[in-house]
Amino acid sequence: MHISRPDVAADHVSQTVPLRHPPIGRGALLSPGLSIRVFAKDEEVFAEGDRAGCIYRIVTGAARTTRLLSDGRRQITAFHLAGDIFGLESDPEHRFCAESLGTSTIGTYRRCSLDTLAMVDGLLARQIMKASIVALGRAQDHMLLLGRQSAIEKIATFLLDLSGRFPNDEQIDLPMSRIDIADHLGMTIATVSRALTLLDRDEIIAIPAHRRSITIRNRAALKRLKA
Amino acid sequence: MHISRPDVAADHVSQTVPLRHPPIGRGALLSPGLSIRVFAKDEEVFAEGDRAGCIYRIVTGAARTTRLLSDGRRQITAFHLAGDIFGLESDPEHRFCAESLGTSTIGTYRRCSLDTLAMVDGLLARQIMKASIVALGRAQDHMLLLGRQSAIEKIATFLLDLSGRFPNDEQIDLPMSRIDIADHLGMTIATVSRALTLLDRDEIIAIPAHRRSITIRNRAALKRLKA
DNA sequence: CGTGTTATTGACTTCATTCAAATTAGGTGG
DNA sequence: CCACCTAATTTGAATGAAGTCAATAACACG
Repeated sequence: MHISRPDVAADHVSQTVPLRHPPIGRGALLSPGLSIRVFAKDEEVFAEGDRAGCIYRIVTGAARTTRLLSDGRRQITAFHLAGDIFGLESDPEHRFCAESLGTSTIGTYRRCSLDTLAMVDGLLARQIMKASIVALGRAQDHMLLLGRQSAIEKIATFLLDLSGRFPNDEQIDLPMSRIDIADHLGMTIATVSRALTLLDRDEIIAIPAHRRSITIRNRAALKRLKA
Repeated sequence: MHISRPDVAADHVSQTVPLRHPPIGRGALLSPGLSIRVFAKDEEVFAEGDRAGCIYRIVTGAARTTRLLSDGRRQITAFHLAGDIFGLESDPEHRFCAESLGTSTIGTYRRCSLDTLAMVDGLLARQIMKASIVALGRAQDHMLLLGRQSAIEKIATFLLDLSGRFPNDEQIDLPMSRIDIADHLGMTIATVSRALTLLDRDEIIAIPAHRRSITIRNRAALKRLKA
């Protein structure tokens, strides 16, 4: 079984920016106790073992949350895009880590211990509840993918899912590397690459030269593959 | 890829029993709007597409929640044992189904729409919040298992996990069939059986004649295998 | 225009699956 | 109590999908 963990290049220094005005649009919710920070590519938002108690929200960019096996095998349990909330934990310590995918800005809401949450702020509590239940539903879908779908089906499902979460439907600008995709879908980069090449050859998707975006050319065919 | 869905034998009629006195012990929580029902083996607690809005709690026995692919491939996203809460949904309709494993008694809490929850009852809301976050953590662990562990590691992890959730630590009375185990761990019954046989031969576990319970003989070895 | 990183592709291997048969357990009726 | 039946589980042999290892190709960046 393979080991894949990209070396974390946390060389860029990130800044903490106290928030004056609540963010605009979807970000306008969840205001009390917020601070926004810029994270560099692959920088840790929080690590396994860190004290939990904050929750995080992507303002711009994207992040991954990761579970690790002792020998380094990695499962990316979710990718988080703009607007997504993550970081919820049942334990006082984080049992998974979160890292920024590219450069991203992420809001942090402090002092959100589970016990005090519901009392402090009804709106906040309901949003977090909603977020955790949505996350649970996604996790269940993903278990089905991991446990029961073939390589090509996994890729088809992944692309459809991502395209639904991006504003522009047919062009997907991948914020993550092939390794990240592999570790999210429970496969290897070789198999990911082969599956993408296959879809490209069958003119179901188009992969431009720089390999970091994908265009869906035949959504119906992709849905058929998804099973 | 295989298809495995046991035919549901819902021949036994189950009864709805209005609750006079709150259940004892851990079941004493979450009282308002509760009714308890007895479910027969393989009987549906709720089906995919049913209107969501109730939550459920195992009083005795066990249940499984299941996601299905269009061709019948099945992923059991979780087994629920006595005390466990399940049935939470982000959508107004259930996107997964739940079935009783053996004969079980399950409490149902009605009219629990997500929006009203937090307001109606602070204690109830916090319990549900807690349950959903615990479920999310379990789901993340399970994604790691499904995506990155080998057959023998999956079985070792599964047995350790189950033994931790049962009162008696070394003897596990399996409430589920091999098919259920396979569909939970993302493998086939043949592979499940082979892995168990292997552990039995190596004297790490003992499988008695009736095959429905397992004794852990060497917990340390099991933990080593878990990786 | 080299250099390092990321992605693709090829050849071979392996682990889990498939298909099938054998075995065992448990329930039913004589 | 035992023979029979059915369903569940185990086991065997062959296949196949994805993995491993390794080489090549394509970018991105200074």
